[in-house]
Amino acid sequence: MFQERKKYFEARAKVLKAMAHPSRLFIIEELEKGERCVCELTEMIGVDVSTISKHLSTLKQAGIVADDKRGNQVFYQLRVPCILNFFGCVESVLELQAQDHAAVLAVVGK
Amino acid sequence: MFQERKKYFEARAKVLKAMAHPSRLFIIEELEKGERCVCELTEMIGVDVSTISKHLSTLKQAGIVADDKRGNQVFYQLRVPCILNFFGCVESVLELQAQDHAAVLAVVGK
DNA sequence: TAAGTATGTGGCTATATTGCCAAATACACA
DNA sequence: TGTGTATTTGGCAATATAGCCACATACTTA
Repeated sequence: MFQERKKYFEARAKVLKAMAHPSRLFIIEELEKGERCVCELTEMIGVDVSTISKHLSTLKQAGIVADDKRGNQVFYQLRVPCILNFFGCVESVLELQAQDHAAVLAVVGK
Repeated sequence: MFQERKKYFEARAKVLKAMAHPSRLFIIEELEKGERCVCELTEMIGVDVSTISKHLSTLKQAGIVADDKRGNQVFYQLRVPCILNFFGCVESVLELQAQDHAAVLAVVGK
């Protein structure tokens, strides 16, 4: 039931896992607007360049972004535009969470 | 640029992280068909019940599933139907990966 | 070639995740 | 109440992840 399709689920999980980090989500959202070099992303996120480089490597390995070396710098771009659609759904989950939270507060009488 | 919206990205990442596991993806796909009890999912996946229970707890905490205790057993169901759409996109990523792989093999001359 | 800038990699520590077992809890039914 | 079934929780060991620093590499330009 699961074992036969295990490989499939592992492959899908790997892609989702690559997205499941705040900085990497930011990178994805930023790349939707257009390509960005490592230095730009580093500047925007505000952590060590090496950390950003590793995040980009993770995204690249998952097939989500592609890199293009031009001169001194490396530009990254989204390979999969549909990634956009993800956010709408994640948003619905977050809205439900907010509703739950509100409901709890109501019960507590706050 | 990132710091101001950090909370947003963290919340989104949490939802994606909850999905980013082979067994949990299987559970989601299975729940699309209808509610399932813990024992059914355990049977299908083939790992310890306690492990499945924790996976379900993860999904519940992320707001992805809801539980309904009836008699002896607990039934889980999807709260967010749109989760379906995710898979289509993840699939495109995997297809690109496959193309890459084929391209590499072609270069190597296999 | 030398110096400077942009990226990537190796290594380390702190922290998180996974999955098992054992034990606790909840419910059904005799 | 006692027994069996379903589920959750606590604890543990193995493994993975994140982010920093230091260093290596690649390219540009003087």
